[in-house]
Amino acid sequence: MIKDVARLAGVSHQTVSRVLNNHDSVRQETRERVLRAVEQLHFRPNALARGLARRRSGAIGVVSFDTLLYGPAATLLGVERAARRVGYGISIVAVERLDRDGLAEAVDQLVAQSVAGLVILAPVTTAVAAVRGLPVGVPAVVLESDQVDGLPSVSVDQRAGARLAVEHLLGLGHRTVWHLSGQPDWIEARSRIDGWRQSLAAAGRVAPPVISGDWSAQSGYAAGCELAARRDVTAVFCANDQQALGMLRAFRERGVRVPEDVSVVGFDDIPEAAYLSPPLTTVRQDFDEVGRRCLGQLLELLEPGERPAGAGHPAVAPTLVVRASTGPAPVRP
Amino acid sequence: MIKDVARLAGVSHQTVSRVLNNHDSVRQETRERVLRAVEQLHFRPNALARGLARRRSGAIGVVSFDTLLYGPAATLLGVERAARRVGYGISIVAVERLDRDGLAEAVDQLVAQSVAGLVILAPVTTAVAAVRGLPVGVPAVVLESDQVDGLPSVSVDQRAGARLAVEHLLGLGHRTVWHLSGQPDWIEARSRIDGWRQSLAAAGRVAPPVISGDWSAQSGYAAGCELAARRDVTAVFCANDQQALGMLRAFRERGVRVPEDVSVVGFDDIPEAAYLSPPLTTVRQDFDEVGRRCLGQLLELLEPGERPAGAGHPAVAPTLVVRASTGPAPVRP
DNA sequence: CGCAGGGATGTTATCGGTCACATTCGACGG
DNA sequence: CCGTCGAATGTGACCGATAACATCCCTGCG
Repeated sequence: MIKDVARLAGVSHQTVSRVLNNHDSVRQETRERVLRAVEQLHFRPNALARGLARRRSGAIGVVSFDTLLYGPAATLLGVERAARRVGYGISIVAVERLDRDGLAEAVDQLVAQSVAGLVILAPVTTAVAAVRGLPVGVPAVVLESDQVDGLPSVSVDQRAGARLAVEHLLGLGHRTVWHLSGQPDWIEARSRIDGWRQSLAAAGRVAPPVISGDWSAQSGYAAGCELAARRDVTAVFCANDQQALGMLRAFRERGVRVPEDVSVVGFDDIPEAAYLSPPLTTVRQDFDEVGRRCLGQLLELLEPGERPAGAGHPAVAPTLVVRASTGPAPVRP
Repeated sequence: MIKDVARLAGVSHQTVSRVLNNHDSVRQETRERVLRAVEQLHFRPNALARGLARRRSGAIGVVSFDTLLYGPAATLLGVERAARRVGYGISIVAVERLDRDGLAEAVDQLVAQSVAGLVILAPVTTAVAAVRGLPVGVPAVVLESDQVDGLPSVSVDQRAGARLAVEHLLGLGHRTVWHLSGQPDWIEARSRIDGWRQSLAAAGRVAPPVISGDWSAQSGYAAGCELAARRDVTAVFCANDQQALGMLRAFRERGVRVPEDVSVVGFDDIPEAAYLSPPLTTVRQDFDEVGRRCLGQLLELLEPGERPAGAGHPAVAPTLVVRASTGPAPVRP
């Protein structure tokens, strides 16, 4: 195929290759002639051949999680967007169980495709453990995970997010804040628990027991039913918006008013958050930014010193979005 | 690499290739010897080389839409799952604008990767038009779209879904049903409008004017504000659950009770639907099934007569999930 | 004027597999 | 006993690009 172009342009195939890869040392006029031929034949270099010869394809492999949860999905989209903008394709392998074998299998599969780099979405503890023992052999970045030695990682600063939520609530006069956590084997769930606990401790408050959820609205509802029965609960920090949604439902059903009786804060700022009843105060994560920094880090490894503006700090700062689900602590009877 | 395996097994590289591709006419004993060597060397055939030689990679290209909307995201996941199960990888290109150029670009890019087949998620009218004029040259299936001549397509039967919603509401005694549509240039939005209108017509009811939304909770809220002002509205069919969510919010804010004053039906059955206030009656779409049938159709084209059970009908039937947001029509004052 | 040096281009090997065809060998029928 | 046939395996070309090295030609300098 490249030969057709070469023939039409009256040059060797190698010269065509040079033009396609913006090699210098091609005369301007020749370059134009070649480009014209490319245009005319509607030529697209075969990605497989190119990858084979270069020993590296133009794609970045993403190991992802077989889920529709908002966070992972948004992160994935962020990575895809960022990759697209810097000229990389992405090849996704969604894994059902993020354990040792599943992850190794996924990585193998991607390496067999000669991906240039790897993005590993490792939000659960088993995945982190698996990544630790993995001989990757390809530049890789870990997302939404704990530190894995040797591998750069990018994530939203969950502790900071939790702190925003807690401090907001304490600032409103609540004596303490309850917490409905995410699925316990998720790193983010743990970090939010940590952040919540630390913030309470820093303010000298007693932390109530953690209530364990699983990210679902269902678990938020269940927790809400429990908490509604207690008179001493005035503020709850939910580990994500879906859970908050379920909790709002439980409270309404049981006649607990939000925010008059209990304040609720979520996490994520899903697009619907502003339209719940009441509109949800929540911690916003910028997943696009995560994707961008992730690719920044990866490019640093792939093409050292090429792109100008570097990766930026690997921890993305969340922000608090105050809406109507939080209010002053009720006056004690 | 394959030569290393060949050497270790004491056979020619071609024999190794035969084993890897389950060719017959390899002695059982030889096969085992080769497999042992493969195991021992932890060998993985290079996907690029294989694809290059075969002129067809082991991946299916998916042209998708740069969005986080539940429907497309769920469909994508469904396709990914189905592909994984039949041993294909998927290569996704998310397009920002699904017009002629964007689509052609995406398809080109995927074809340059020698994808075995193409799945085109073409939910908007411009995309359909673009696909029509596209010289694809690769087996392709169109998803969530209108009929495109020549290309098989798979989608949920939107009209049937709308009918379920409308008939449910009429069955509850409502005289007519209002409709908040999705973004007007989406095929699904139009089909739901059609289905809604047809069902009303079939029952001899007058269809109120369509209210145009854009799938977002925000638009549902806006529409809700409008409708809340009218005394003659007793039933609304929203084109998706997000819109319904926004509408519920608007109604609550304005003191319109659901379902006592107005019944609301959504579409999609997002996981949160059961936990809205009130729990949302909605039309459930089985996106996994869409993915499965899509891949069934595609495999039919890729490997004719190989897989046993065929594709199944290309129209997936939605189901109605009745919850608490719908009820008997209020008695007229 | 001859030669070193570097820019522009061409030639050939190579990436890691598969494909098409050649070869070997044992079994079987005439 | 020999020719034929098909199963099992090997050989070399080829997929479509890039990499490494070779070549050519023009310029500048001693």
